[in-house]
Amino acid sequence: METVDLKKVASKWQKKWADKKAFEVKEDPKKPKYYCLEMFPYPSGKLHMGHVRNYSIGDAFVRYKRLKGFNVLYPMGYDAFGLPAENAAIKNNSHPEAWTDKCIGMMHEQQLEMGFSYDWSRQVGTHKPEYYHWNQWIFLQMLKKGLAYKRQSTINWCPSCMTVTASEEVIDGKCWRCKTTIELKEKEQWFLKITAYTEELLKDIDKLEHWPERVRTMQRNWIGRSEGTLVDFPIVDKDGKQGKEKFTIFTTRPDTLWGVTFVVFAPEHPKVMELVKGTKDERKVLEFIKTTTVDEKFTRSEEATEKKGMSTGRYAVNPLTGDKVPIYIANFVLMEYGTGAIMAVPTHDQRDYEFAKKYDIPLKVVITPKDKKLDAATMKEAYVDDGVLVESGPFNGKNNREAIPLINEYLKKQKIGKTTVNYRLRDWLISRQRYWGTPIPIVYCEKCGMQPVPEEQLPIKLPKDVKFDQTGNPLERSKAFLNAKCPKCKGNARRETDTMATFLDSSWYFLRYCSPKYDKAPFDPKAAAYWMPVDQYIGGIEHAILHLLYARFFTKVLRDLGLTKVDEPFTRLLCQGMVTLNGETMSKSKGNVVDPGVINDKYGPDTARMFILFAASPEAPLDWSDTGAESTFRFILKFGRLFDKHESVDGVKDKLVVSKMHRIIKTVGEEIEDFQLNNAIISMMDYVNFLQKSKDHTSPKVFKEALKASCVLFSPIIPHFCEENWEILGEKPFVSLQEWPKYDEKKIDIAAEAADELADSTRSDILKVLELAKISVPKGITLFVAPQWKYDLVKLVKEKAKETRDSGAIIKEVMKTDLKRYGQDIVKMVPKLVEKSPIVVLDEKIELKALEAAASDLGKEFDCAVKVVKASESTDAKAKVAMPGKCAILVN
RNA sequence: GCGGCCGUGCCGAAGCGGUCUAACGGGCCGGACUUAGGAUCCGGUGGCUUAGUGCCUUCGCAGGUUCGAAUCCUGCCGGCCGCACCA
Repeated sequence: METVDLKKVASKWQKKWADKKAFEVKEDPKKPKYYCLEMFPYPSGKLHMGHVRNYSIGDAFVRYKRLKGFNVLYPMGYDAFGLPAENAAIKNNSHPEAWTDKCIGMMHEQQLEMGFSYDWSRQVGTHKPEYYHWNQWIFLQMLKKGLAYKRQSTINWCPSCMTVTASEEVIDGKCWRCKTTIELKEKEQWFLKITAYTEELLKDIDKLEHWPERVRTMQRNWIGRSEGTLVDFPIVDKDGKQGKEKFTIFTTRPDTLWGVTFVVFAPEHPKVMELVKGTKDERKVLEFIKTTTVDEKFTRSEEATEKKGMSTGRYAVNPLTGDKVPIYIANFVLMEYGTGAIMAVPTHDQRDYEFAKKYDIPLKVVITPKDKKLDAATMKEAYVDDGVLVESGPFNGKNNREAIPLINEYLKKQKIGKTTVNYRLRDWLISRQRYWGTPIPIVYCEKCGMQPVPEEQLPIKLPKDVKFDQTGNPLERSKAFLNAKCPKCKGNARRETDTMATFLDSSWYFLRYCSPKYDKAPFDPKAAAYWMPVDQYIGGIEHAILHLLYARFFTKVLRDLGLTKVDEPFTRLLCQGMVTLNGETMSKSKGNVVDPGVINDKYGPDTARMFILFAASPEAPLDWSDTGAESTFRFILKFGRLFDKHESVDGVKDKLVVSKMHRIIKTVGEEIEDFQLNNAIISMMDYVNFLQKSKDHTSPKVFKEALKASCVLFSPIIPHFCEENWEILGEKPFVSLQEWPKYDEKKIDIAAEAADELADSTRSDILKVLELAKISVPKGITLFVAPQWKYDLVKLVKEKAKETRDSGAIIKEVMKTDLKRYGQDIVKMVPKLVEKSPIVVLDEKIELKALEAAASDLGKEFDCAVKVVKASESTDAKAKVAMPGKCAILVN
């Protein structure tokens, strides 16, 4: 047998698509637009299975949308800045740009080989000055609006590499590269004020109804809104009296305020120093602070870390009870959350309980269960459930939950506290002390201080004459880059050497695709108005939080700058599942990576794409299997055999083929629409197998229509081979740009088509029988129904079931007397069936004459509906097997 | 601890109230074609069976709702993922 070289077929069509610019698009107000986007890759140089899966899903969907008549924007680009390129440059003593461009070239090549239908004319690379120009521009707009600012912040500093280290690169407090212990340094850093949009970012999550629930939850958790109360605690003077000094704690449980027996500060809380200054505990406390904040900085927040603390020797006053409570510092209190100081209620918080037991701090019960009394002395753990307030002044006897608003009101009146909303979300630190990123457009003038670079001087380009043979940020060694003129006084100035975090590049790239060559703004607002929002975004779950949050933030900022009208960038989000091998994630270190290139060489891109879409639904994890790929390949060849020349014997199957075709047009469309790509493939397999079996008994004209449909329907999955077969059929290219065929609901159901005009009367026949039968098992009445009608029958019986509530048995009979059971032997079965079942579903293959004969042998005749049977029989006289009608009623 | 997800036949994986012994693919078994293998095609793949498409039993376990449950509800068991000293 002649084998088909699918790889060769693929490159043939890839070339044709490219030559004809088949997938390039422009704005067209007459057509509905569809914007489908995949998360652009970091150009590592090698496409892995995760990419292939991501793009195969997107491409199949996009091709479908295109066939459905949408003007589809489907772009691709490269998230090209970042550490790996710079590290590679250091390692090879080359330049990150050269390395990056090489990687992009390789990756692009592999994407082309997979046949993804991107509009390559819109390709972007974030490392190009034409792109990062607009990072700088956006930064300047944000600076103007106070959304970008600079402040002191702690950085991880590796004294050996002389560079800043990302926290992901700090392993156990040591530099991942040289194993030197990381130091903390205070440095001025640039921040973006994402917190200005906290409320909107949180609120709008509700609008994202087509996002996976878990992503929405993760975003909500990340923003971390919590409503609580700020309460002022006065400090007891060194001489033991309540002084004027106060501090504020944050709590979500003001109902437990009366049970406070100590308060705890974060070690780095500025108040701590003041408190212990000059006391006998000063040295001990300072030492503790150093241990927790410096030595244990990286291990401190690990779950296993022991909860440690110590008394400061000072006291605060519970503002509600006037009790003196000790002030502690402890490693588990975080300066970044709330106010950096908490109140502790050991009786009603498990962590406080453990801490109190460890340091022998007294307990006080303020909430009890309804029917029990709690004794602080004998408690074995904190009572964290709700209950009744006791020893809580004016609130005794109240339910603690219900009391919270009342207590807040009370605190407000007494001027000792107020309600507040606290968020976990912090401002976004974007400074990187690295070369391979967007330079921050700021200069520092000796006279005028910090000055933004005027917009017309943008882009500030990365200097090219930079060596990567030393550690540290090369920008600091580039004189050409460093020396600048002050835009204000024209005097000497020094350029900012920090670059922007790469997450910034990916926060608006989807807007750039709308007008990738536009040079007056980040993007053309008119183009964005046409294309945005992204209708479908596809990518890995690993970006569920940061990337998506930043992109949402940028969209809102750009909206407020008047550049776009959308509030949210991504309408629908799909997170594709992982690709595993034998259940394990593929990784270089495990050495179990399956290279898509190898599969591609062996079986061609269609096979890889189809297998990956077939083996699991898009969101489920996918286990790679070589035998699976092999059998997918064989199936594709089988599909190809449909197009071999052959002679048909007769057209007996025409009707069936047409019916099947209409059905498949409907189901495959629905399945792709729903991202059930695996099911769409199953439907196609079923269709192909069916056509293969029917080909000898289908007239050429009908069969060709069926084949044409198969090419269009299958083209989203295996586009190259469908193009090839389309050509074999003698059709003009491209199948990829055809129209998705229309289906006719009536043609799906052969019986319905055959006896269309009789439908109503048949329906009434069934009803008549059901009426006669009164839904209970009738004696002497048998209803014969064609299988296609079973659904309608079930529907009817269901309707009846609502009224009578006892039709379970009859439905069961309908189901059980299914055609499959009786097959050809139905005639023999007639006497039995009449005996047992009020309703019998007939096979298509039943010979009606025989059936009639069998019935008459029994001394029964067909009632009215016999006509129906005959009518449909006559429509297909040639058929060896008679087409059944709707129903036949046998009456005694 | 909080939040989300999932347990289906030998395996992967559909189904998400009645067309369910449960799609599709793999594997395995058998048959046809072949000198043989491969490929291709056909059939089988829960149990019992007087062999009649007859009976019974299965979708993690146990209950419940329903005329009817793999599908809905509750509880339990088992697995996965995200967040988390968050006050």
